[in-house]
Amino acid sequence: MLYHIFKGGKMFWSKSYIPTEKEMPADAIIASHRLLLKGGFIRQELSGAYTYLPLGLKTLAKIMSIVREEMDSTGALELLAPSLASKEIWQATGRWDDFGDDMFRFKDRKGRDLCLAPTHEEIITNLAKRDFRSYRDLPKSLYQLQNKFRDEPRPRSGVLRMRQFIMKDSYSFDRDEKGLETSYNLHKKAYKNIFTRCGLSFRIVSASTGLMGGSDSEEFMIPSESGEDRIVYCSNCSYSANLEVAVSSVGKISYPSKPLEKVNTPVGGSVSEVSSFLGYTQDRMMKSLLWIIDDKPFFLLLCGEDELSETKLQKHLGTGRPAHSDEILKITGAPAGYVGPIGIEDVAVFADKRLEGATGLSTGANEFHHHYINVDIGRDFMIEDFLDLREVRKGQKCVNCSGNLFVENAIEVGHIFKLGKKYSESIGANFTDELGEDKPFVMGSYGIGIERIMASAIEQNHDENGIIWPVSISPFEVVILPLNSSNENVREVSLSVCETLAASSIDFLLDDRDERAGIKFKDADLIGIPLRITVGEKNAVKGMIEIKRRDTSFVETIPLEKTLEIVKHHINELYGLCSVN
RNA sequence: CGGGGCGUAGCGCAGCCCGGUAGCGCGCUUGGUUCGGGACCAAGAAGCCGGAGGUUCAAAUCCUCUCGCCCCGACCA
Repeated sequence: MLYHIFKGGKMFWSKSYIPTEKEMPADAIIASHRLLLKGGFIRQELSGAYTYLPLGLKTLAKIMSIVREEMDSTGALELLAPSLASKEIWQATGRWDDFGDDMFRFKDRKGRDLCLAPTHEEIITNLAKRDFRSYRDLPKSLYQLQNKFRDEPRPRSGVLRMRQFIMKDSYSFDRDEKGLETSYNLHKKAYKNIFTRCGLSFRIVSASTGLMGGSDSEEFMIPSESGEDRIVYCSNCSYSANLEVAVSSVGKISYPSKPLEKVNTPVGGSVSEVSSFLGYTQDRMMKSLLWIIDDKPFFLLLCGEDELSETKLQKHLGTGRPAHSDEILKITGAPAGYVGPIGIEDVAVFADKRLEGATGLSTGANEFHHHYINVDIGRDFMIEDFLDLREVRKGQKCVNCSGNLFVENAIEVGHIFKLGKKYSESIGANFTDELGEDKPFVMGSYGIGIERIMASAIEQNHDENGIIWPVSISPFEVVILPLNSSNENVREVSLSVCETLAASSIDFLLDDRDERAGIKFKDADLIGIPLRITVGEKNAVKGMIEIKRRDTSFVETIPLEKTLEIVKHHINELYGLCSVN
């Protein structure tokens, strides 16, 4: 009521809905989750589903507006498809089954099978099938900002892994691979712009295509301890990849070649226990894993210091599982830890490429407390094939330049795919070329997790006091704190500041609550508005105000007349920090 | 799906082992003093102790079953 001159009340704290908490919410672990809850941006509704309160929604709206600007500038066209989808359209591509329990399914009142769309390739491709008939209609890129639904086995980390979330997804339709290349690169450039403008530091890594299929894909990753993915990058060159697909180069394993010998190893069967008993380094141990794939047993051999990459295994041999202890005993005659491929018939053996030509190793002898030593690959047992099966580890060498590889956690905020004809062919989405022939569209698919941008920005920009928003996605650019609204000078000066900022379309929030200064300062820090203007009694009398930067804590006291000039200076500088150029 | 933890006032928690009819801090309401970094005093309001069943004279507390939430792992554009 103090500043009734401004209509709508959008910028008045007292009239808004910003339920900040004094104590840290118990269930939240990671910074973004804690601060979004504590700052009154979000409230949980269900496991994996949140309500976005005014501050949260405003942040998301700013992110989505950046996304729209960049997508539009590539020539992509926005549309909005339904979340409801029929079983039939998903069966055409086989994904009604492939998605499994991750898809929310139900029946309508007539008993028809429906789902909540976890993604929209099928639906959008079906549109293209209907409406894009000629090569003259191409290329086209369609995008939407949409709620997606996935019944995640374990929603977690606040808004990082949800069951309902907002995704910007786009789909490109081209007449050939060359066109796809262009569409793909347009998206890649737009994505770089989007994440830069959102104030994020990111890496682009090559990735696994997973359920989407297609030939190539790249992920946009935000390095963060809270990330669920791990990425590998070279310290020397531009090589970077998701750990799931990353490769490395390692030296040959070569120890003196001697006659095979069985030795007693009366210790636990782990690589570290046996190697230290034998006085071997761990790379001299050959790890023999017994897996069951399609009901058949396989030996998978790795260097003792390496771990199996299940993603790579799946790509080569299909989905499998480690053998249970009773199966191990039945097949090898020994318990886990003492097994190996030597002397075992009828079990296919695949080895990691690192073991190619390796000599002088030790592995299990299929007898409790016994191992072979002086094992030579290729001499003592047969190998079906050498495959890339190991997970890259920090310190290994880059395959391109021999630089050192590093591994770090990261949040996946974007993923771009070259799909090719997978969807167009199975759905029968064709166009007619100049020769009058029907051809399937060559497609790409491109996703961005909107809430993940919000969370990543916080993970990368916060301190013990709260969020430090990049100005481009902050719910407000400026927060104004009149410290004592009952004081005439404070009111007049604050009002004047509001009028000045409003006239220049600067996005501000006025903390007009009847609260003590300490509470206002704490809350302003918590919700992370980049620029704070404080109007205190002593300064107000002199016609002065105080400006403070949230990021650097830089403070200056300036005369009221210079408000616009100084505010604009700081805001420009802040936008400069997340500017494309 | 395996392992662990938690559901008690709006929020954060204690009480549970050893049953006896519910408590602390913050917040909220009213009054007063304060007023530039989460003030102080006084007086209040507020909880079918997640749900169902059982044991008992008596259950927040013991037993069984359920539902929900979080964390680790598995899984996952």
